[in-house]
Amino acid sequence: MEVRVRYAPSPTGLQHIGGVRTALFNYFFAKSNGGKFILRVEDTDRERYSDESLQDLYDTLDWLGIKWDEGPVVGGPCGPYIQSERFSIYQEYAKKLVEMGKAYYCYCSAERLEALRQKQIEEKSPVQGYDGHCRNLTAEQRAELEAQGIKPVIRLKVPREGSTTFHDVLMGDITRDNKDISPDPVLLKSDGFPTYHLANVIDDHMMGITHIMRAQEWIPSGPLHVLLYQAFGWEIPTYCHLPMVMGNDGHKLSKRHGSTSVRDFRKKGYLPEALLNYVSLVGWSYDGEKEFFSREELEKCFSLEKINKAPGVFDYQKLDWFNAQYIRRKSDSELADLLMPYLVEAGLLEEGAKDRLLAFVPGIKDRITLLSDVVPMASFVKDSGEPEASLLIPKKMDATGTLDALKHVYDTVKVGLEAGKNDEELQQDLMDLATKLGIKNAGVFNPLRTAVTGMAVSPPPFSCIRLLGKEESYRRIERAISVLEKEIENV
RNA sequence: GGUUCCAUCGUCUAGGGGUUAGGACGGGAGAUUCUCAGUCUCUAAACAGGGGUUCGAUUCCCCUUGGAACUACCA
Repeated sequence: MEVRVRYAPSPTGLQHIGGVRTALFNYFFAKSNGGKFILRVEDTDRERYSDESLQDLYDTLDWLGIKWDEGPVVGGPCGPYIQSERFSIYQEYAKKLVEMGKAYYCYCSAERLEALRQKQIEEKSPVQGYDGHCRNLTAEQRAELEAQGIKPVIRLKVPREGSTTFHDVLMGDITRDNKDISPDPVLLKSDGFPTYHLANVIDDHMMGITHIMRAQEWIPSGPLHVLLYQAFGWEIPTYCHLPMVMGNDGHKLSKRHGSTSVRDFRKKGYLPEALLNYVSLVGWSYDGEKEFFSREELEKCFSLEKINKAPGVFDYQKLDWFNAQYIRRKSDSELADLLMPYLVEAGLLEEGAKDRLLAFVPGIKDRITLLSDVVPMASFVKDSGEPEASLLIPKKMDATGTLDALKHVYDTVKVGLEAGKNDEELQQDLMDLATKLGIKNAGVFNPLRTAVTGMAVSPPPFSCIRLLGKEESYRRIERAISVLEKEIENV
């Protein structure tokens, strides 16, 4: 039988790490089994729905390179794949359940329900949830309530006796006494839209979903869903509840732990391959040794058996490490293209200046963890004015010695640059110069660095000169020389 | 409160009746270097506790403890 799995998010917020992890595991499971990955939009909560969230869903999956076989935009044989467009289907099936005597209309007000809940919490009642108030309404009572214009909801009749068991690939059998299952949950809301439970079960069945892979937070509603499948007389899919993704305090990952939306990570300059690689390793491993996986590799080697049962803490530091690793694997040209938008946005570079950026890239490739790290490193492009003499003079050197060194450096650099030498050759020239002058390498490199960038810490001087351009670099070195000359005069 | 799930270094994990319990991030030390990074080498660091089963348990079973999730006309 063909494997058919789905990722079924609700567009009520930006895609976050936890959701993406679920999407990835479903996708990789489908691909590694030659099955289909289906995307379904569960937009039955009209209160919290937003177009932005829906767009963010598409953008996120695109960015990660995850293509869905069936779903919105691409269509498929089981459409529509957006639940709000399946409105009438849920109505029909909910009514069918009522006709079969497995569900009933409920007219209770939100106020009554709220009061009930408060009371249960205060009393620390072992039973929490609906009290079945409308379970046995007579036709007359119903007619009267209808006449008052009350829009009813439809609730499932959950058996009070017995227990319900479902099998989970990872967890084994999970059993719950029926009395502990959410008592008579709402299936169809008063606005006519289904709740998650109803829509989810109907769609998974109608779309031929074979495996339900979702986070462990859904375990408690497993028995309820099984009850629903049984009520309809449908086959129960295979369950696989994924370990949750936690923050460093051991609680479900959320905004208070830091960025969690993929959009944030993307904006900060994380690479999709790094995020995908790292997220795939939270709750899953291959052999405990190999840890670099491309999307294509994961599409082949992902397997359910290697999923961990215990929840995993999302480690921002390890993600950073992965990102730095992936940045280093980029070609200079690719990286330059990736970096350009950050520099343009910061007003440090013009769109067309890729050549200059390309020459700067080798100097920063090993120094950045996030793409956005390039901004502070290239900030010297904006002239911060005449540098302080003290900044120009290296430790254990004086103004006179520094001036002498910088003049020689200037000549050497200018000659080399005009002769078209590369960074390695220029570097060698300066090292030779230091030897000739009888000073340490730092004595030539540091004055050059501070003269050109105005910073004590910077990428290699020649990389900076490439980014800045020859003429501006010469101007800054000349300026530094005059600063030193003035300094000597004043003493 | 009730229900369910979970438990190997700080973190992600490998392993599995007999191992020096392996790897990675992070930490520490050293080397390299023009600053900062990076890179390389070395290093500290774990089977939650108690009972069983067994010749032998970190591994299998039970209990305890700890943690988490759920408990909506949200998903």
